[in-house]
Amino acid sequence: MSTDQTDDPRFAAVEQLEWFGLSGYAARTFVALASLGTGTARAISEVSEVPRTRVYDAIDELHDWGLVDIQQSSPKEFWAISAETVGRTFEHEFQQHANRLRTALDDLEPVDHRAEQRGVWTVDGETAITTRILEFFEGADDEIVYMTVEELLTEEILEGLAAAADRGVSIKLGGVSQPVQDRIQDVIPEATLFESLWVWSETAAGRLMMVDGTQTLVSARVTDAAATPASPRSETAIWGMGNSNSLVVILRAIFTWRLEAVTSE
Amino acid sequence: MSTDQTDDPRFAAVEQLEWFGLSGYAARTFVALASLGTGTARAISEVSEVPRTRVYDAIDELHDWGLVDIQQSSPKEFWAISAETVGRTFEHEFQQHANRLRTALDDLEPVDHRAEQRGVWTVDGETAITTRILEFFEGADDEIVYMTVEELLTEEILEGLAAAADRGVSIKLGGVSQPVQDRIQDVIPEATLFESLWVWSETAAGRLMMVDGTQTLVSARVTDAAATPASPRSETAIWGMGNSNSLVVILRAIFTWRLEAVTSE
DNA sequence: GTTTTTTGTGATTAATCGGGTGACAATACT
DNA sequence: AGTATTGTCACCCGATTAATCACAAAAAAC
Repeated sequence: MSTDQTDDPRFAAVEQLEWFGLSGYAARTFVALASLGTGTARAISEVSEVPRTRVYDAIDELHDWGLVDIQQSSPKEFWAISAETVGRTFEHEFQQHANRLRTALDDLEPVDHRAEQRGVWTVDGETAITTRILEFFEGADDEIVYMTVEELLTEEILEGLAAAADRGVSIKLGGVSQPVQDRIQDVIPEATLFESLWVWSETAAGRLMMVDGTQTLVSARVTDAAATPASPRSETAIWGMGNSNSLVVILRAIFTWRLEAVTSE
Repeated sequence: MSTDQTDDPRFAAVEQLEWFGLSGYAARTFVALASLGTGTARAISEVSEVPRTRVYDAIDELHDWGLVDIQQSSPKEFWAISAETVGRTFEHEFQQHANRLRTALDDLEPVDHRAEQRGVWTVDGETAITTRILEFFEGADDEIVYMTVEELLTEEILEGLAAAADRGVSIKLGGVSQPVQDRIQDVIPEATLFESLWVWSETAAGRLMMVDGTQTLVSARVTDAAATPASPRSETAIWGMGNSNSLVVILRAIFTWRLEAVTSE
């Protein structure tokens, strides 16, 4: 009827606040207060459906985060900071922790990441896969072969490719339609474009990558019900590294063979 | 002896990962794996002291976040992404949620924040107070009077003042020593500087703000044991808004009186 | 000034979640 | 074959959070 839809801004806001680590009560209290601007425990309880007696705890929590100010009167009144300021507060907090994390990890990680030989690894989720691909692109010295369905050829990926091209890496890109090809020639003029190497199976289309002939990744898109906090597990990928790596060997064979066929036509 | 110090990078990394919402096991597992680069459940369990049987759950959690890739062999092997990439992953995730939160709050917040009349509000914690002050600075049209102990005159605050000055707001700044005054004249030449209006009580020194003669804030620093997630509750402040607001009335009286005395000397 | 309502605090219970341990079948090693 | 390792499950415990209630202090109404 009135508030059962999932695209209700109130619901969305609560969801996000909880993601940032607030308790459910605190989140709902803040949202209520934000739409009131100012209010007493009773008023908040009425619009948020948080038990009145627990509004006080919720407010304490919010006050500790600096999201709510308190007026010491009776009845107490509460005041929510602006949406703008909420963003800034979390940003602050986030940067703080991100920096500490980064330096801590740097301090303990004396590992060469570019060395694996045996083994095929799996990654799930579109964002995680994209991240991994970008990482490979950054390490590319010589050549990138990349084949993808168009929906997955995002701005991010294009930037990664362009950056590599600027470093002098040769780009071979396939699987995109004519209109998109034109656009790419514009952004990365150095890139070689080729038609799909084979008929991309319609249903499970994904992407296919080879860097410097030694690192390869293949992904397929799947329909999966289970959604996780970080990733909408809709794509799944495997990758391998090193000259003798089995996945690398196979894909290199295919790519080399088909690419020669295509580019020499 | 070996690992009981709080500045151990491993400990710090675990702490931060937990802040981002990972379980303790997942955090310790990741740190162990990060320093190994690659490893089996057993190896991880040995260096992280996570029960071996629980390493698998932890890895699942990390895999969902896209922080760890899995090799489907027996024994399974796990692979941690680089420190650099961890940062990027969380950044992504964070921006996602921050944006959703911001738009959701904007969608429901039709509140004029510049309107309160009665009431004196309290804020605790240096960061929260600074945030509030910057908010006031941004809304300033005419004049900012700001008096502070030097430790609290941060870069942020100076930027806020400079931005206001650029908008044509007149700045009156007090309570800082000669060397710092020189620096300020450099950054904000338009600012009027004045000596402390009165002897700033040594112990409970803090800050004192008035914007456009209608918004005021006073803070004092306190020694408090209770530290909160967001803020090291070391400073506490009250603020009020509106012409008839009691705090405003009092501070305006003081400021006007003393400022005239000082600036006309 | 007394009654009645409202307000703030604290205690209590139930449910959920993460930490910790062990049983056990499947798998690899000898 | 027999032994050791590995991965999955199920269980228990303690901490946290949601949810309700009891009650004293404070306002408001009479």
